[in-house]
Amino acid sequence: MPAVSFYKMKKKIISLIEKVAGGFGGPRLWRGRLTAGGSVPVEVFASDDERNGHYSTNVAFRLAKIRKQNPMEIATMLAEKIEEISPPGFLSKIEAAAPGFVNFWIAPSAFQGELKTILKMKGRYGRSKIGGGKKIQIEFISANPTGPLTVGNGRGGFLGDALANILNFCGWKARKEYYINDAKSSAQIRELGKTALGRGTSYLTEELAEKIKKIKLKKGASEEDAGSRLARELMKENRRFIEKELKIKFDVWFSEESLYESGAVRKTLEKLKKNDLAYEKDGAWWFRASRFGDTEDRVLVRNSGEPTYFLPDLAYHLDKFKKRKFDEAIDIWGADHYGYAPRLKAGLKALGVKEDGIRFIILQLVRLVKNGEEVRMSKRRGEFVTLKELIDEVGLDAARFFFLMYSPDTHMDFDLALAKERSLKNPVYYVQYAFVRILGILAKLKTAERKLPPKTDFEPLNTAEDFRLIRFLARFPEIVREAAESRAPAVLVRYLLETARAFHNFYEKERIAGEEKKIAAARLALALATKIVLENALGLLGVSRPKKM
RNA sequence: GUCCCCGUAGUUCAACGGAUAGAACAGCUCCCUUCUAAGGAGCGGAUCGAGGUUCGAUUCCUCGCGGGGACACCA
Repeated sequence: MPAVSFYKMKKKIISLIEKVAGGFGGPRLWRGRLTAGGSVPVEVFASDDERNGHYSTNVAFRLAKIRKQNPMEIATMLAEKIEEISPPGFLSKIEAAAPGFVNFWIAPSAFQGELKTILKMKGRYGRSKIGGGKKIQIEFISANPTGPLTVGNGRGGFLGDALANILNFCGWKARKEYYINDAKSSAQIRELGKTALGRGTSYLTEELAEKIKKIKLKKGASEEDAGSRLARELMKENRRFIEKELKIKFDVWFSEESLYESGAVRKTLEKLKKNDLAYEKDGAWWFRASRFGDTEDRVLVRNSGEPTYFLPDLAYHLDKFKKRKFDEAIDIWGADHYGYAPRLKAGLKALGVKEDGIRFIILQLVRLVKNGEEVRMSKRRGEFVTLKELIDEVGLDAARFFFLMYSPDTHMDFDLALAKERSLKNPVYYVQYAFVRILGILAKLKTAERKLPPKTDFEPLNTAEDFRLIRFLARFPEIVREAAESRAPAVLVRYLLETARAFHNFYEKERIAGEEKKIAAARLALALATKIVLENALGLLGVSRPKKM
C-alpha cells in the first residue's frame, strides 16, 4: 500500500461513494464535500474515536430523500457495494449504522504509511496549492496614530498574521498590509495638532505629553504640521512595537497621505463626479451610496473642502484591486467599524470592483473585566489596557495563542485580575510541553539511536494510543486546508490542542529509550512525525517552539 | 427605532443540519525509584424561552427575553 495522505484517503472514500451512489444526476466534489443532484449536500466527516469509524458519511439520508426510500436500507446497500469495489488493503471495515450512516475504518497499514509521508515531507507536510496562486491582500491593525496599540489591535494583529501564514502555506499569495491613517487633512491629525500646540486635550495622556515635549515643533507651526509630526512619532513607536515585540512583519506599510500626494484621491473623486456618482449639496460632495445598497448617501468632501476618511479609503481600495490587481482583499476590523462596511462596499461596487473580492472579518470587541466589573479604557496607571502592558504581563506566546483560540465572533471577556494567573494555565503551554517532551526523548537517546533505520517497520505501532496519535497527525493537511478556506486560524488551534493531547497520552503509556530496537525505532518514528506536525502548526500560528520549559 | 454579533457546565470557550453536546480553568479522588507531573486516570456539572422546518436542531426560520457593538461633514 503506497503512502497516501489522509486528505487523499478522504477523497478516495468520496470517489467510492460516488461510484456506487450514482444514478441520481452527477454527484460532484466541492470543498471536500459531495454535492449531488444539484443542491443536496453530502458530508464525509472524520471522527475522533473509533466508535463510528474513522470516517462517516450521511449520503444515505440524502439519497433516501431523493429516492423516497428507507435510509438504513440504502446505507446497507451502499456499504455492501463499496466493500466489493474498494481496493485491497485500504479499508479494514465498513458498515451501515442506524439510522443510516455508513462508517469506514481505514486499514492500519494505510495509517502507518502516512507516517512515512510525514517523515519524508517534514516542513512541507500539509502544504498545498489549493490557493492556485491567487493574490490576497490582508489589511489589519491599521491603528490610528494617536496613541498606543490596544488589546483589540492585538486580536486583529495575531489573526491577520496567522491567516497570512496559513494562506501562503496553502498556495495563495498573501500579503500583509498596514494602512497608516496619516492624512494631514483628517480631523484626527488636526486634533492631535491642537493638542501638540497646547490648544486642545484630545488623546492627551501623560505619555503623550512627554512625547510632545520631546518633539521639536517649529515656531508658528500649523495644526496640520504639528499633528502630522506627532503622529509620525507615535507611528514610529507603534511600528517598532509591532515588529520587535509582537514580531509581526508587514509586507507593506501604506500611507494614507501618499494617496493625496500621488493624486489618487483627486482622481477617485473626479471619476465619481464624471460618472454622476457624486453630487454637491450644502457645500459638500456626496456619494450616491444609497443607489448601491447603503442606507443613505455619504459625504466624500466636507463643506470645508477637506475629504472625509471615506474618499481616500475608496482610493486605497481601488489601488488594491485596480492597480495592484489583488484577487481578494481581506479587511480585519473591530466591531466598532462594522457599520462602515456597506458604505465601502457600495463605493467599490460603483467604481467597478467585483463584490466578492472584498471580505470583512469583523472582530467582536474584547471586553476588559476586573472582578466581574467592566473596565473602560482608562488612562490611570496600573490598568493594563494597552497591548504592550498585556504582553509584558502574560508573554507573547500566551497572548497570541489566547487570541487565536477564539473565533472572531466571540465577545471575549478578558479578566485583568486573572490574566496573570490564567497565563500560567494558558493552553499554549500544553502544546509547547508536548514539543519539549519530544526533545527530551531525543536528548535521552544516544546519537546513533536518534536516526531512524532506513526501513523502519511501523508494525509495532498498534495500540489504541498509537493509532489515535497517527490519526491526528494524518489529519493535519485536511485541517490546514479547512483553516485556509474558511479563513479561520482558530480551527488549527483546536486541532493543535487535540494533537498535543494525543501525544501526551502516547507519552504516558509508551517508552522509547531503553526499549527493544524494533519497538524503539517505530515509536521514535511516531515521535518524530509528531514533532514535525507540531512544528508546522505552531509555525503557522506564529507561536514559538521552546527547547525546554 | 433600525442593522450586526453573542446567549451552551460555577467560569472562559468548542461542536461546517448528524450518532452518547466536547475541552480548559475551578471543585473532589487517585498516579512521580521511569524520556521534565507545565503531565496522566477518574467523579460531579450545561444548550435563555416559545413556536416552526427536518428522518434528525446547539446549529436553519419567526417571535420574545438578556448582553455587546454600530447607526457623523470621527476614523
